[in-house]
Amino acid sequence: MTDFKELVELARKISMTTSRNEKIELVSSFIKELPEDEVRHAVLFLLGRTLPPGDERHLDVNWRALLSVLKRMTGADNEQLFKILVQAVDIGDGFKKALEKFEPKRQSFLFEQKLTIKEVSSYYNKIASLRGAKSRKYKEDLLFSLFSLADKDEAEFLARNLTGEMRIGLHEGLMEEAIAKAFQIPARLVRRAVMLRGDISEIAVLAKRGGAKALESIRIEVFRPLKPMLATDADSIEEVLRELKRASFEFKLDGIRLQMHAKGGRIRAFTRRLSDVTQSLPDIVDQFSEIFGSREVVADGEAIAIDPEGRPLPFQFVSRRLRRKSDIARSAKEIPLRLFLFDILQIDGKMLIDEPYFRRRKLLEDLVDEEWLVPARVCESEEEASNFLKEALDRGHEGLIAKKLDSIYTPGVRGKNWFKIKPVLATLDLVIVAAERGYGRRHKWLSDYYLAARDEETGEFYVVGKTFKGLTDQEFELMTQRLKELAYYDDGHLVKVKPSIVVEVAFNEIQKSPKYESGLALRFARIVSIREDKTPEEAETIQNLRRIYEKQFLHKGKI
DNA sequence: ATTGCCTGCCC
DNA sequence: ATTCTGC
DNA sequence: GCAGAATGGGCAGGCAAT
Repeated sequence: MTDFKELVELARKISMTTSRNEKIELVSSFIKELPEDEVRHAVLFLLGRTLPPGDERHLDVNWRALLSVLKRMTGADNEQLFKILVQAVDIGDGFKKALEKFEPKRQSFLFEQKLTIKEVSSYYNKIASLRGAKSRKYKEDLLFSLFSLADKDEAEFLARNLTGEMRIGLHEGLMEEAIAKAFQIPARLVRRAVMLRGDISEIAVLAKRGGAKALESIRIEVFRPLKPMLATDADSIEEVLRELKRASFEFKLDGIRLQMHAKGGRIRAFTRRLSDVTQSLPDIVDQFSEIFGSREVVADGEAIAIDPEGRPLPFQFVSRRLRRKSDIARSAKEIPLRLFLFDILQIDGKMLIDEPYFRRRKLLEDLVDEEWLVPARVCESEEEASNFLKEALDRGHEGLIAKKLDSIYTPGVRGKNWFKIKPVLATLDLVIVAAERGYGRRHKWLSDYYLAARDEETGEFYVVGKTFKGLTDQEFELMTQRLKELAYYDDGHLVKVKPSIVVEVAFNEIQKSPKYESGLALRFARIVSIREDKTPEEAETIQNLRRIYEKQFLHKGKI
């Protein structure tokens, strides 16, 4: 049984060095010595996770729950804790500082106990298993008792772990190398195994138990999802063609990425983060069954909502279908989804991810009726591809994905084989009316800005979104100073300012907002420039935003 | 029974 | 999701 | 060039408070 303290100490050492090799060495020598049944937890914890992927439960513990435990331990009131936390760099730092400042109350135990790795895991398990009335309270009771067993450093680690914010500069890539080193396995073999399984903690155990041999025998298993392959952003078709010369361009649909698995008549649907959403999507299951019957297959695609004319509905609608547990049938009728496939990873036991894209696509076209496929076209001229992009946009889709014809399917990798191309939309000049203090590396700045549009009738400003994106560190520094001068309210976290600074904001879509008084919200807002030349009176009006919102339905469906 | 808050997870 | 930054 | 950090809107579910 390894003390939890040792893992905490390891994390401290990892965070102290910026050398990747040193980090790898530290982790590798640690997990090499660890008993087999502790390896999995150690790997998960170091990566900021609690339960292994595939465990459909979750802790339901985050900031708020931690705060209430901290309150219980310190006896401090909200104001005192707020003061400490608002000045802290992050939650781990805040926890540590609060525990240093107030002598913490602890649950007393019959016997002197030391926290072990397994024990922490068992606490997480218990917390994840609690459901029903008063479960929140019981979860907090368990957290209280867990934190009672922890010293300040362990508490800091736990707080970071529970919020998934380890900040020790150890990512999965380094962990793979550490596993490789610890058990003397080629790193590419470890990487490959992680790709096929989508769970590094399981690979660590297999590596320890069976070495290279165990990893070599790993295959795609139906009903165990792989991480989906991802696309890199591209600015233009030209940029993509310069890189690839010739590529397959596919419509980029604005829906939900689904990895479909089927075998023996059973069908499952997994999301991008590998959660099983089959229950809420009976129509998608029916479609997949229609497409493949009872064949064994793993395929990749996107589900979107469509109106009776076949036009795509805004993402907001699709989103209503996901994870729904009540009224599934009614909801499926109101917002019918449709599956569009674009890749096939396995069929009848034959793994296809190492086949080049064009072969996988060809196979898919041979197997599946065109109506189920994402439209695709191979282009080598900019004109050709631009026309295809225009067609995608005219039909209400988001843009294109360009794919290298001879590329293999690399699960979980965002590489230079797939590119996403989204058109640049007109920007809006909006006014900053408030800001929030940042967190972590931005904790000294005001880094999250409330963006408002003017009502041309009343002259009032209405918030239509927030953003923290687009400024450089240097600009944050300057903006923070300017905003502080304009402040008329400051509680240490939220700062309200006189409307004065105008920023040019890019966005992808205007959505209906249940949250903002304006009734509208920007999707993916980011600042592209600071409009020193504009006054708030010259900023965008809420009336115009409404017009833009309506215009979106020229191409998109409505229900 | 309704509303509000938190969490996790889609994008 | 998007952006900037550090390695 | 890649991964991580910081954080957006909005959805459903599930519990707590009213």
